[in-house]
Amino acid sequence: MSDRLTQIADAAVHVVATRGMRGLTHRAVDAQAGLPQGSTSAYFRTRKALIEALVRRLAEQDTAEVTDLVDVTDLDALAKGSAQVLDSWMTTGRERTLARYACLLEATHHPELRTILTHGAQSRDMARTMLERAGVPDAERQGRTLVAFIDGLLFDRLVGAGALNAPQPGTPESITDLTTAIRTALRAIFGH
Amino acid sequence: MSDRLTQIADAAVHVVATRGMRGLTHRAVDAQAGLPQGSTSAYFRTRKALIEALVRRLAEQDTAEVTDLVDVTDLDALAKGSAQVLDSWMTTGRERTLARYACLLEATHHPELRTILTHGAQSRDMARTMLERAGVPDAERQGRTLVAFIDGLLFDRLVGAGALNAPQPGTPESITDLTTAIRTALRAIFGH
DNA sequence: GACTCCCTTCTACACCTGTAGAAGCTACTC
DNA sequence: GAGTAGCTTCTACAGGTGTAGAAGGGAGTC
Repeated sequence: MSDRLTQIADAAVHVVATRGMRGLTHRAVDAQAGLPQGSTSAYFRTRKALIEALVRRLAEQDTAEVTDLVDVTDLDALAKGSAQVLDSWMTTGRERTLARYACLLEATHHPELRTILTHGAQSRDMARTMLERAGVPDAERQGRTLVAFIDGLLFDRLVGAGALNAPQPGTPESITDLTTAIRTALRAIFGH
Repeated sequence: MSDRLTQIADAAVHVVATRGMRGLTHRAVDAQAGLPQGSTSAYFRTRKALIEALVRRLAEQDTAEVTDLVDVTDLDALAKGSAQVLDSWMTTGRERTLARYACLLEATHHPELRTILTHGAQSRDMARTMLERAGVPDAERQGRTLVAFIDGLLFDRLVGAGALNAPQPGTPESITDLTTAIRTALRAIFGH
């Protein structure tokens, strides 16, 4: 992806995160990217193309973020590591996460955006692998359940009621809080 | 709420669910409600007022849906009951659920919509009560975690990857699938 | 230098949206 | 029947938005 294109896609992510899908207009992206009016429109003639670029950008950044928390023997460490990742998605990665949720919702009525549904495929694969190694039966399904649980935590903290109740993301308290919650989820699946 | 107002609010819910927040325009709601152009605009002069009405309507219908699944002694039954509720939110209540997600996301950058964050307050209260009765320590927080997990399942199935993988909502398979997943969550919290 | 190609910027325009106010209608009061 | 209050429908309009195409500019080739 050329520089300009990435620049525009990133600006689009920012716009969607801060103003919602409704705020995503060619001119808003121009302004956000600090480019002259018409630039976004020139690169992505249609709005659909712009959204697709944005979705691709999100997916791209996702896969770039490869984590390796695969030590099944120490579930406490695993919980802590996951909590840190989750917390980063609520702080430095906040906009990306919000934009992703917006796109996921959009994909509900725009099937061509379904690529974004591969989001978390990595996490799911990792979960499955771990569970298999640990000899948990029905690892595939259990892995998906685990990821759904943990995603539920993220959604709650970021856009749900947890945004009011839970500790401020980025703080040690937040990490601790997330760690215990994730540890609970792991206990559910692994049984200990 | 008068008839017309409810009619408009309901149409607005449908529009948001099917076309997203971006599709929510006065005229679209008119069309959806089968009312002459200008009606929605007359009742809700500003778009903000319309959204607020829509959020209120969602909250209203939520509280109308009082469930009583409070038999802590039988976690299997509890799981099954919850699964049925969850499944109904993905079938008959699908649009409402989607509209709620859209509004939650909107509330992220529009604090005045935060009322919607009280969504699930009932579920959380119920969870807390149950956990207290069962003698689980830190019932408040654990309850919130439990609800976040279960909401995660819902989100996954409805707008996440589960929309592709999980069994078709409304089928017995879906209920079974949800039941085991919820049972897992309960096991995590209750320890058995 | 003239030409060409490609990237970038500008301009145009039909259509959509939010919002306001005027006009019309209905039912009820005197 | 005249009047009136309140709901409902229509119309207007300023601005925003999606999209297309024209204009500009700068590097590379002959």
